[in-house]
Amino acid sequence: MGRSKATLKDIAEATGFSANTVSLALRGSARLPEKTRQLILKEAERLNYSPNRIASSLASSATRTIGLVMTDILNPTLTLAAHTIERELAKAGYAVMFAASDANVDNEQRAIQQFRSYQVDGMLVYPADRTNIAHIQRVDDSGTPVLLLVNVPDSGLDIVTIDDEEGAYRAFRHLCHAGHRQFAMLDGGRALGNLDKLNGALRAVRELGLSDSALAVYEPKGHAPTLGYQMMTDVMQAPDRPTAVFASTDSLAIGVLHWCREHGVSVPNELAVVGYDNTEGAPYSVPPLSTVNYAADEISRIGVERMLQRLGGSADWQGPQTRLINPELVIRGTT
Amino acid sequence: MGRSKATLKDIAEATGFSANTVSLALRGSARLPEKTRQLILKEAERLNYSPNRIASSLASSATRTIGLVMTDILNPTLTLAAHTIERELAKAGYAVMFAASDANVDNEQRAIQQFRSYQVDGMLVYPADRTNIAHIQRVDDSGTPVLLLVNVPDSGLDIVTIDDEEGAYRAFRHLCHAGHRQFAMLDGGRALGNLDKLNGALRAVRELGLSDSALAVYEPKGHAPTLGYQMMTDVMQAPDRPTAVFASTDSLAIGVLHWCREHGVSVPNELAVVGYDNTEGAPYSVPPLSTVNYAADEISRIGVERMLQRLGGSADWQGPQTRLINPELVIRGTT
DNA sequence: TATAGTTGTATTAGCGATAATACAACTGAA
DNA sequence: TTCAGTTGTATTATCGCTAATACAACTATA
Repeated sequence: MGRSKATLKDIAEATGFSANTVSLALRGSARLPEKTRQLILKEAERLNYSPNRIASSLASSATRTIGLVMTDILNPTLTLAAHTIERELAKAGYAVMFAASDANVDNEQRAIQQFRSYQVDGMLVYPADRTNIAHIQRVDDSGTPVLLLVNVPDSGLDIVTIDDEEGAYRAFRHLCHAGHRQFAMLDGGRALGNLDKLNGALRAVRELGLSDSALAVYEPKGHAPTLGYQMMTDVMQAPDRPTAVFASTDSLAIGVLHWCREHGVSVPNELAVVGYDNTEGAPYSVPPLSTVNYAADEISRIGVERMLQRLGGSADWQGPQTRLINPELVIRGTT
Repeated sequence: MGRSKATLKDIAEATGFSANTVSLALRGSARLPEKTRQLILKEAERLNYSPNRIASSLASSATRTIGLVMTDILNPTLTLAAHTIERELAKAGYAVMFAASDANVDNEQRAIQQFRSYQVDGMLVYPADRTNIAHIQRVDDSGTPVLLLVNVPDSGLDIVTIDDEEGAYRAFRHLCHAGHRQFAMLDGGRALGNLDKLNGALRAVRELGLSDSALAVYEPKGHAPTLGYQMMTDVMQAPDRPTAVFASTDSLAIGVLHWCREHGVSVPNELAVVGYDNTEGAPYSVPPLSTVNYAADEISRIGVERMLQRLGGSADWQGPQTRLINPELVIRGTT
């Protein structure tokens, strides 16, 4: 053991071929006869050869690596997306580098800079702040394809994401049909320029002929259950106490349910609750959480597919497009 | 835009210095006067220069990249570990590449091979199967430092992990003190060579003077709540129906609690339940889950620290060590 | 003032692969 | 037969950077 790593040159010397021939053999060139290839392959195996992708990348100026910038890996929905993205890209022979911005633009910029310096072939990004994406656009402009996994209209970038406006709309329409007329919305994403859910909510409320004041909006700083829990004291002390609350993530909703349990507020009778994301735990909350299904696996798959098309120079990729997936409402026991 | 990337040479030409001088300036060499450095730095900025780490890695034969192999990114505990590891390594200027083996040795081998080819400076790994780690040991032998985040005695590798034997012991001791005498254990890790929790459980049971048959062991294939739920029909139909169940992850325990709720089994009166991991959701289950705290952040921090010591050639790293962190029992409402 | 050390910068040689080109030895069609 | 085309392999030139070495011009010391 302890022997230093074998290189193409080592195989070349051992077999008598040139380094280039060895390289060709390992990459399966059609110009080499089967016999030669086998001979080289065998020697490579014997030497426990592992190709040096660093050298290969430098020479070919392609790393077959994609950078994924997320706001928060701990969010189960994003974790699922990351997982699916990794699997899908691996199938195509691409590796993934991850970075978390924690919804902070400086961190995001640093991560992107790092990816640039690692020469990733492309980037998938959940932007930290939709109103501040110039630095992301610059990456795409400078020749590294970028795909956004969040909807930023007129960004000029390729987009694949869930239609959050529609998702929130469906949730609120559902609440409206159930007779609710006074709503609270816990939305941590609003401060970061994500107005889709708010707009969807307002659309539903207005369709009912209600004024916007029927919807009170609260902004927890994050998605942890604790934040949902804490916010509830404000929510329930409001002069127009709501009969339904919409939380922008399931985690927040879990905190809301916990508050209700502790304060003897019966769900869904006294208060209806709807979450967002449909995470693994949603069916197991008490009562089981009604929520909007965020099809992370689906957008991941489509997003990766588009990125690969673009990287492969496929004719199917015809410039930046916005692809919005309609989310479904999952009705369980909290409404 | 669209201009191709600036290189050291471009800066050299623009400033009149040699490429090497530019490289030195950017890396902050002490031999260059401040004036020269500033001049070069300014030009680099003007050209929007981004160092090519691929080229740098090739020349310096160090990538400042660490590979992290996990069994399952979707497991919240591992997600937290991944997150902490990324943060800690980033502080030291290292990037992380992730891979998930899904507890499958072939996948693991493929991931390791990929990391090898990316020339990572070191690897952190949650092995897929503790009884099958020869390929991991080979990596360390061949000169790439490996640190295990799981306890594999006599592996000859550096190890930092939670003492699962002690964790399970504490959970069972707690149950024993509460008067329980017949136990069920749901443990998905056993098939993969993880006997620590089982041993801890048996130690507690034996201390009480009970025979091993007081503990019935079940093996769900994974950690999803559904699996815990499904397994409960078997558990509760056993001739010696248990009064306490220990689940090897909180997720399984959540499924167990759901089963109890649906089948009118009162927790903790009729059945006590203990989970493992203390995930974010544990305090919000109904009843709030008693569980063993898996200090993912702590082992991540220590693990990274040791890896960095080793990579830096620090005298503090004195050969492979096994560092076991004692987990704490968190008693909530299910016991 | 001779000698040695320091300072600021340049030159040269890789790192391990790929890409482009070259070319000898065949093969086949005109 | 002849010339073009194929086949199998070698040569050479990068890729963008770092590391080792070189060296002229100073500065300090004896």
